[in-house]
Amino acid sequence: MSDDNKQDENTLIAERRRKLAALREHGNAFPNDFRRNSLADELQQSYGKHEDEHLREEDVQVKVSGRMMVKRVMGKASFIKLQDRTGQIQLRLERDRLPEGVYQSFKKWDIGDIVGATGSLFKTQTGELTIMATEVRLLTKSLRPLPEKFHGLQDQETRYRRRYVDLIMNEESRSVFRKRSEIIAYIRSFLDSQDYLEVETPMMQTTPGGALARPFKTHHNALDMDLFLRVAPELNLKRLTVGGFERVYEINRNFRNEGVSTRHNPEFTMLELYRAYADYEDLIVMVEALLKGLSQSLLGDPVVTYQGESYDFSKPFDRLTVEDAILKFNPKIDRTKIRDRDYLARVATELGVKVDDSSGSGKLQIEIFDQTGEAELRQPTFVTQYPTEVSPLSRRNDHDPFVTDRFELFIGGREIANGFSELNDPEDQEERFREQAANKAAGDDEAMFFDADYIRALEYGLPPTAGLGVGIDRLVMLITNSPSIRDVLLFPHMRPEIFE
RNA sequence: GGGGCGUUAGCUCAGUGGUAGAGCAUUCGGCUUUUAACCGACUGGUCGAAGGUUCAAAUCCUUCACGCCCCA
Repeated sequence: MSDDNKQDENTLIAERRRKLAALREHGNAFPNDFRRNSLADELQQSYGKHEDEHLREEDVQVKVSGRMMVKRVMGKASFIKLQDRTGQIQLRLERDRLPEGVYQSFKKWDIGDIVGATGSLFKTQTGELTIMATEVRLLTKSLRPLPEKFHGLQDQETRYRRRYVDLIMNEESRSVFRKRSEIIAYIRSFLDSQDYLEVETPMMQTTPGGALARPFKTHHNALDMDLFLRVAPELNLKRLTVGGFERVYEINRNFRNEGVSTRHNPEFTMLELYRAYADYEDLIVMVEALLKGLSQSLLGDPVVTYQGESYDFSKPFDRLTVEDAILKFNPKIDRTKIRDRDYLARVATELGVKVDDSSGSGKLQIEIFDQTGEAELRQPTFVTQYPTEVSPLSRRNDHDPFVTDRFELFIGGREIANGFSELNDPEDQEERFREQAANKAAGDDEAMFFDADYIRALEYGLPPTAGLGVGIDRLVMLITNSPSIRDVLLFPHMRPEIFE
């Protein structure tokens, strides 16, 4: 026994340890020679509708295994239920149909133990498909009691910290993570069918880039150098576009050294894709098609219901420029002064936003929008024309260089996606990096680093390209109707548990 | 960082100043078609931690830890 788990030892665990010790005395307590030939749900599908009489005539012999979730002992006969990855199946154990002594041993087994069994199918009086066991074996002794059978595991903290227990007990939780996997599989097939190439680029970078965010820092001992965990794969993916991979994507983790909340985890999963010879309008069309297909495929309906609100993904989404959004949610703002720095600074201050001396009118516009507009955008809405000042990697609009050809998609008051026509003018990019580096030097932790190699790559020529990022966790929240990002992360970030 | 709520048996939860409780689980006994099986008996607690108020604290106060929600 380690010191770590001594703390929560109790009489229930001690009892099970005694049972395990007894098992060890009678041979291998952890055998690995049982092989099943059937899964619970496959049996339900194949035989669930058969009559009892018919099943007995057929004499269907099956071998199953799983975790014992139900145990009802009635003297010389018992019912148990085993849970495997597909579901549950009931077994009937009768003393006189099992080898000598097996039934007596079984009575000592506990809910939570891993069991293998052989037998033939029949149906009980109430019509439940059941296996009449002729052999049962304890395959793994479980030392820790499971939560109470009816309420399951309710405690949020324990559900996150001991996800394995949550998964054993809560089908809804298992379902969320199966759906998460299906969502990602759908996105891959959607992109693969359009000839996108999936790639992997470094998590550890000497120069972090691709987003305005504070990075995590780490250190490589052998090389004695600091490294950063990536905040985005963007610059590497565009290097690949320069290299001729005209359609690339990556679904992987980003790391941002910021607060934790219902919508933020320090590491989160992002889809980023780049498509040469396309612009942000093409991406808007693509995002609409992706979400519609995803919803239809996963939910069987293009309408997603999230926390009591409905979003119809079969219709084109609303569109609004940043400036129109600001005016819509702040009717008192003077339209003619929407790019007036001093005016915006006053408005921002009135809204309680801390105004930085270095913030220009573009940055102030975004802060006002974040403060007043974002949460109000419930129905799917593309907000477009982001200020150049806050979009250092986006292509300027041909008619209005104050803004870029960029959008963000909001659903339910949350940012789900971000896309733009890429800035492929190396001299403009160099200028923007200089501004970012100056902001960083002035104390802005979220400003970008100057990435000289990225400029060099652009100097070889990045074709006209559009790029998109989609927050996978938030998308999974929407599709699975989960209120917190922690509900869609198997192991959400938590402060360490104290083992005394 | 600020505010609100929470932390009691392995689990789910009662208990707002006067002897720590229930159901499930465990243990023992009974029961050969159960469905949160049932019947009987028993067991199980540093009431998140530390300090304080009080004759007396799970309960009131302070600080801290962890979690949840909202705000920044």
